[in-house]
Amino acid sequence: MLGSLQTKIMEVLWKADGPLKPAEVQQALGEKYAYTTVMTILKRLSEKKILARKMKGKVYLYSPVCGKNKFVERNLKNIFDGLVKSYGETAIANFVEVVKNSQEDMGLLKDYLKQNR
Amino acid sequence: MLGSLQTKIMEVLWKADGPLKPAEVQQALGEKYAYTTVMTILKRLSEKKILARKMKGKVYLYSPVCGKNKFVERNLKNIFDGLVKSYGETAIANFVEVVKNSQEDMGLLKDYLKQNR
DNA sequence: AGATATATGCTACACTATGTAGTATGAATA
DNA sequence: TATTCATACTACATAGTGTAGCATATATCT
Repeated sequence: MLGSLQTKIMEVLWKADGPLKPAEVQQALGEKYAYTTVMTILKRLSEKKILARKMKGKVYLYSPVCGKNKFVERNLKNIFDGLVKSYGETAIANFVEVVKNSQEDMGLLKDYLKQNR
Repeated sequence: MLGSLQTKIMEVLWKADGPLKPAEVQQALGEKYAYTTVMTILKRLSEKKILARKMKGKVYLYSPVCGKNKFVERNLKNIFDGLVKSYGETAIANFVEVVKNSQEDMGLLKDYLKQNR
């Protein structure tokens, strides 16, 4: 859903204490991207309502609309919901197939299932 | 992963008895798309190794490289694997959250889990 | 104060994926 | 033989993402 650079930038914003300006985000990324590149991604993320931006003086400050957990959960639910709706039992079977590869994940799945009895 | 028209066309090919030529696919879609549109999608799917094509006389015949079940399962596993690898427990928890919405799905999940004890 | 450097936001370009169809060509038919 | 028709190639439009150029406004230095 998010591109690779978009993800990197979101990580920076999620870890930050408050709203950041583009230059701060660029710096946090290790100066590996042109300032304008960072700018563009920030603007697009705000257009998609994933970031909020407010003009402070003459600079836009960006901050996440919701925390990383919330964001990830919302996306995971969307994806899972779509897959279960589309593929039903097949989706469930293959999810178990994947989880089965790890004993630890298997344990977690069973636990979550117990809680929802 | 596949676009909407791509999906429709794959459904036609999966239901077909053998390799089809573009005109037959077009017809199966109800003549709602230009012949050339169908052609393009078929060619692209074969470039992506999802369809095989072989020249028969002067027409390309297209057929799925693998059955729908195999295809869907491979894709589901890829997606689930990526999500579990990336988000671990969070992925598992949210999958349960989604399945929880349907009593029937819940039953299926428990059954599949029992089989893998 | 005037000239130069710097930071910033807008805009533009490149690439990929997808949906859509025009066009030229070669075979079949009247 | 002339004409129609099916087909493969190519082209165009749109959307998403990564990349950066450019013009402008601010700060700095002499």
